[in-house]
Amino acid sequence: MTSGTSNTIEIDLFTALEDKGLRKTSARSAVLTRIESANDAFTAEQLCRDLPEVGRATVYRTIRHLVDAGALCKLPILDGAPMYSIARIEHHHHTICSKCGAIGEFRHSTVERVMRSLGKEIDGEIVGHRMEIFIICKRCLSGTNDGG
Amino acid sequence: MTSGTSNTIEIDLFTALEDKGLRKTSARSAVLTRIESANDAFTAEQLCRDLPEVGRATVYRTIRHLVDAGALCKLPILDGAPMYSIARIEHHHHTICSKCGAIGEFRHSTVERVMRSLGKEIDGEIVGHRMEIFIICKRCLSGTNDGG
DNA sequence: GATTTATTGATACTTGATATCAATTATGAT
DNA sequence: ATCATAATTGATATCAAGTATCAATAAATC
Ligand SMILES: [Zn+2]
Ligand SMILES: [Zn+2]
Ligand SMILES: [Zn+2]
Ligand SMILES: [Zn+2]
Repeated sequence: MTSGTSNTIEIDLFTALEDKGLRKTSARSAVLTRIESANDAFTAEQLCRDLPEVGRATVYRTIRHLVDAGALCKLPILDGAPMYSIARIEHHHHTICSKCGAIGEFRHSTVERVMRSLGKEIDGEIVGHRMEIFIICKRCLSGTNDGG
Repeated sequence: MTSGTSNTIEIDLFTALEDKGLRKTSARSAVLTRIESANDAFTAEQLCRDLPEVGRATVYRTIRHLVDAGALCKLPILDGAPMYSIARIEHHHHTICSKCGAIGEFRHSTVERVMRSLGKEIDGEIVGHRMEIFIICKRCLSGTNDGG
């Protein structure tokens, strides 16, 4: 992705907060910049460790705002803290590497079509769904994953 | 399901522990009986509250054993403690009522066929998947849900 | 019933996350 | 630029879910 500077993306997250009527502060900027600069899913605690100059409360609050605004996906991890990733695609699902925990995104129209068709079989009114594919990622398969 | 007494089902959970070479104790019996008697998904803390005579550690340990043995499903709840339900169906997915949190189960062969066909599109080796349908359940739709 | 080994549960602790609230900072008006 | 106002911050306390410890207890086997 080379269209525009790294600022171009950053503005998306700022805009998400702006649209909620939230002020632009240096603490929030630090959080957003950190999220943008690493192009990977993360936990709240990872952000806290990476941003010791920002208070935990602010880190957690900012994440909540972004999830709330739809700018971040919150992904439940069965035996650990939830992970967050930038919501670049409107509606999508995630792959999770069972070895290293790496998160990927995918969209699949057939999946969505089937989910929509599920209404007849389900008792009640469908309001949404969630789906994760567990994989062994390429890096882990090829043994080139150092864990970093 | 009227085949057999309520004991008949209970034996399934006992067998799951037995097969793991675990002893049959009164504390474990209390936990298994509680799980069987209420035919609903539950959290670990709910069990602890319902079984004050059993230590928390034992409750948590027993649940872990059962999940381990495949006798219980552990269902991640995005903003709360995971819920557990008896795994009566081999492979299946869950419905979650967004209003009251009620958990249901379903199987759908088309869903499974599509999931299997997803391999081509996904980077890496698929080892499993998870899926939840969010609904408003009938009780909540009809307004007969008192929250109990 | 004695021996061996698994289990129990009170307690302390860990982790993830939120509540409090005085001090600070952003924003808008003058 | 200064001020007034309201939002934000972050140290701290607290909460919640869950695990580790380990002496006391209870199963299973002989
Ligand atoms: Zn991996
Ligand atoms: Zn979807
Ligand atoms: Zn409901
Ligand atoms: Zn499935």
